[in-house]
Amino acid sequence: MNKPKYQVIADEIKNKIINKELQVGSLLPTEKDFQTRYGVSRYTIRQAMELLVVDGYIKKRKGSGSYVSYEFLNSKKSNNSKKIGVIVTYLSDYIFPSIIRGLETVLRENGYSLILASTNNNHADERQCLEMMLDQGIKGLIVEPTKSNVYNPNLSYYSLFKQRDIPILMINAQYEELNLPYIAIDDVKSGHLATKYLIDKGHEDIALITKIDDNQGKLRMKGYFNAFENSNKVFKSEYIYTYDTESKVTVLDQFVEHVVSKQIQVSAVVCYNDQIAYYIMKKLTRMGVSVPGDISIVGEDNSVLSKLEDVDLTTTSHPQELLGEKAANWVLSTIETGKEQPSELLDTYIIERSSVK
Amino acid sequence: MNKPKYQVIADEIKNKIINKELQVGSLLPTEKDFQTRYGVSRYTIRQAMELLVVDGYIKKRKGSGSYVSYEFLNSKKSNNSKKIGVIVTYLSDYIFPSIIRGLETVLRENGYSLILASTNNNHADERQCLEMMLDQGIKGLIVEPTKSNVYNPNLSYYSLFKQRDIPILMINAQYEELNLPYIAIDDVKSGHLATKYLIDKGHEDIALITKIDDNQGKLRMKGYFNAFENSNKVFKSEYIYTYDTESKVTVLDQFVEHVVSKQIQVSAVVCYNDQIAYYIMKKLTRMGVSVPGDISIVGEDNSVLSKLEDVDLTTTSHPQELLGEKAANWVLSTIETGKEQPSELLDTYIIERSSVK
DNA sequence: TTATTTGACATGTACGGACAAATAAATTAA
DNA sequence: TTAATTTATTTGTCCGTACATGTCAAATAA
Repeated sequence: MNKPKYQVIADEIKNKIINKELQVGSLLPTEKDFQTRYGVSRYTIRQAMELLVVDGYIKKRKGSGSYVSYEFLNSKKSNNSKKIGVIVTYLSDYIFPSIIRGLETVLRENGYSLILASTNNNHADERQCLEMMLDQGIKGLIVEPTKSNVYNPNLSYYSLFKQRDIPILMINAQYEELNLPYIAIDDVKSGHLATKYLIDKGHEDIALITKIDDNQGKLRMKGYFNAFENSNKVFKSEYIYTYDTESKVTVLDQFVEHVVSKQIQVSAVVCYNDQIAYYIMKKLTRMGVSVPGDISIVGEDNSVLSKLEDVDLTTTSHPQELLGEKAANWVLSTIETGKEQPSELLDTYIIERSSVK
Repeated sequence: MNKPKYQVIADEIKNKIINKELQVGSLLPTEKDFQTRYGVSRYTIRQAMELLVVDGYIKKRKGSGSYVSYEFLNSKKSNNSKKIGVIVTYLSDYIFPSIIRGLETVLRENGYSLILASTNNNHADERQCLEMMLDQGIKGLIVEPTKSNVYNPNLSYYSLFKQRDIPILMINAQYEELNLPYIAIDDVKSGHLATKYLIDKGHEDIALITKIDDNQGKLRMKGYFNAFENSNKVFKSEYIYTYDTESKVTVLDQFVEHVVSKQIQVSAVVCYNDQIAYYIMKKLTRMGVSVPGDISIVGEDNSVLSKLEDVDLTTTSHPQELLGEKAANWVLSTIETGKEQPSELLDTYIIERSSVK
């Protein structure tokens, strides 16, 4: 697990190059400088720099110094094979298998290969993925953002792709800082529909559980707000539970406990997605709370999970495989025409099942 | 024009490799040996060997030693990027997402990219996949066979990989004609356990629905036979339903109809996998046949599907993600050592749920 | 017999020092 | 002013040492 010092140092310098803190062609600090800066021996610094030399990031000139290489800009491996990179957060869970299936079908039909990588929703892995994609000389990139609503330290990597005229498409969510094209479900509408459905069924005390470290969670929350506004009702802020990847289980368990102990008096809950809804439904029923008898639950995304429990989950639709196909086609036509195709917001509707009273 | 010592030493070793004085795959002298032989410091030796490593002549293994690499033989290392190809039948369905997840994790950790393609269980697509993989210059290939029990017109492609010393690993099943290494679940045991479980519960008239165009189906059928043999019972051949990819739905519907119309009098059925079991269970219950009241059902593979219906399916275990990890490690160590690692049969056990009386 | 532990041995990481060779800037000589 | 020379700086080569960490087989314990 512990990376060696030279690796850490190499990564740090590499980062500075990618972030343009060190300009192409400019002189790097000397080995001696680095030694004192990092408090290591010269040998360690030389090992670190050697890595960068091999990867083509820097060039060394005996007697003169080390320079940021021009080469790293132009794809050194002018590999003309047709490859599209795909980066998602979770590979096996939830709706991604279907999306990937859609992607693969279209790409293979058009003679492109699919290079797949997953970030497990953490930035370190995301960076690893992006570096790999750069290395592979891909022709296009499709990304499901990692923690799209918090500061992302890898943004400079994305600009690197742009510089090289490699089209990038975001799916599901987007990094607001970057203004990249996207294809996603209409999350505001999804949140709106889920909430409106409950309001229409006569519910007034409706809780919301949403994810706050990604953009989708924010948008779906917006839909929740809108639904209340449009029907001239008010929501109570103590009914809103927000979580991030790390606090997920804690928050969910907290919600369940609040319901069981009647600390909050809600008759329904809108869940960020089916996974959350599934978890909540399972916990509640095991603790003697009946669904939809005591509490109604609505999920979002129409994943397989929505039919896993005894009570089928009412949810919003998500054209998973189609989204994959559309994303693949977007990249292919952007490559072909050289013009960035427009973003697209996919429609969604409510799917009535039996988890709402 | 004084060459540095490490350069001289590297050249000398390289020569010996090219002249076959050092056999491919053999262990090189240790660094210490070289030190005394050339009368230089360990650092100099390491520099020399590092050159050979970068050029692909040798591989070093921490704790073990340095070996003459297989790679330097073939591939003019036109493309030195580390890529592993993965071909499966179905991407989004069933147990594959988990397997792929296991693969991706290990590959990315080791700096390899994963190129993914799916055959949809037909030979034309499989061929497309194989051609693409050849084109990409992959370093290793992991394949889930397509229709492993019928003649495969693409076998010559697999020999092509072998010729190029690109290791191939089969997962789940194998092409018997090719004698390729594999990592798979113990299908005979799986079929055996599923059947034995029913026999132990007192069932005598046990049907079998199995797939006949792939190897797994044949092996699981063998397990079914064995279970009867071991308990000194006999099975009736009219209780065995076999299908292939094309006739699947017809055969399944036929079985359901036979049960409903009491054309066959069985108290239980062993299904090739959970997908079949799920389909059968759904059809039967909708036609008024109770599970497990009127008929008991056992699946195999412990997929998500096993918990989709009202009645949870009794099934056999399948370590999906672990299989992916094992497959990835197999390929990586085969590449590294140049020696084909042994095949492996993974264990399975019965998972009791509620679909058996 | 079969796991488990141990220890010798391999490469990996890291430190220190020394001098060589190339470079570039400062200095000196033409 | 220009050319040659010196000098300080920077990277390149090389040495010795120490400990970390992974591997593999032999010894030990179950």
